[in-house]
Amino acid sequence: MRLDSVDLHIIAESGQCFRWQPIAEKTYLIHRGQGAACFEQVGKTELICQASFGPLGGQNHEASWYDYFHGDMDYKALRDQLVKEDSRLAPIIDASEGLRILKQDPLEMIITFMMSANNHIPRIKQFVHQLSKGYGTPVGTFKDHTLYGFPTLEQLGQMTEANYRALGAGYRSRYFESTVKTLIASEDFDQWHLLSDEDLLARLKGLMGVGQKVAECIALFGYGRWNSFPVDTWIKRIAEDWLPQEALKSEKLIREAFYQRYGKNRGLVQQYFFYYYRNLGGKP
DNA sequence: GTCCAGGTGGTCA
DNA sequence: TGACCACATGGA
Repeated sequence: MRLDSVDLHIIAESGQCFRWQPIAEKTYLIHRGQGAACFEQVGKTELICQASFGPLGGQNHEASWYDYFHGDMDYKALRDQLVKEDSRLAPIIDASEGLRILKQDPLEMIITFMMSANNHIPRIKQFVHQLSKGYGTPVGTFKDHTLYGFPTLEQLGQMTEANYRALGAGYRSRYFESTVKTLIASEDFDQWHLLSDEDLLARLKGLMGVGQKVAECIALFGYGRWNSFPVDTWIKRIAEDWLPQEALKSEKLIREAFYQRYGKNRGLVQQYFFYYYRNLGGKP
């Protein structure tokens, strides 16, 4: 698969995916909803698919994984446009070349980012791995690794609050049980991708354990809504150096200021910020 | 022991 | 609405 620019390591460390596992140099085992694959990066633009499993393992798997990586996006044009909007972004964007936003499974994003609230990334990864291993369906094996699909809504519906607690979900356990029930009862959950940005966020925020920030993460990574701009602890810190003093008074003001500052692809800016400051130790 | 983590729900003014 | 606070858990 050829992409205009891709760096698997940067994507893996960008805090959007929690079921990527490095198994060799520039090679990752990638779980995605009910599917999984092994990709090796060659150069800066090519991914070799060593194996593909699950519903995506059939004849259309290439197109489906291409879609997962938003292969149709012209990142050079996106980066140029963002620097044009704000030249101060240039060094941050340059340092993150190969970062891409993934199009992930909505249900997996809901559960994963509910778990992310007031939590550490390594613990989030551990939780989703154990959840998939314990309650998902095995989809194949690759080099001694058994691959698991993320639990379906039906499988999650079989779980109790105690099951989540045993996986280390802590006080969030009752939120999971509640939200899964809500989704099962909603009947139109599989149509949410058709909703307007505003309606989608409203539906997401109606779920127990999903507030503004988590809803925007789900919209960005699960529904391809690149105009989302999740304000987390990192963005709050970064804001101190990027926004005027009067915009720092509340989370709401910070979000509104960034919304105004950047356009329809502000979600990508947010990812560049997150990666640059968290992983490269960039000082705001 | 204390602080923190890709925050949210509940309460009270 | 907005300002607090409690919340499970485990690593630094």
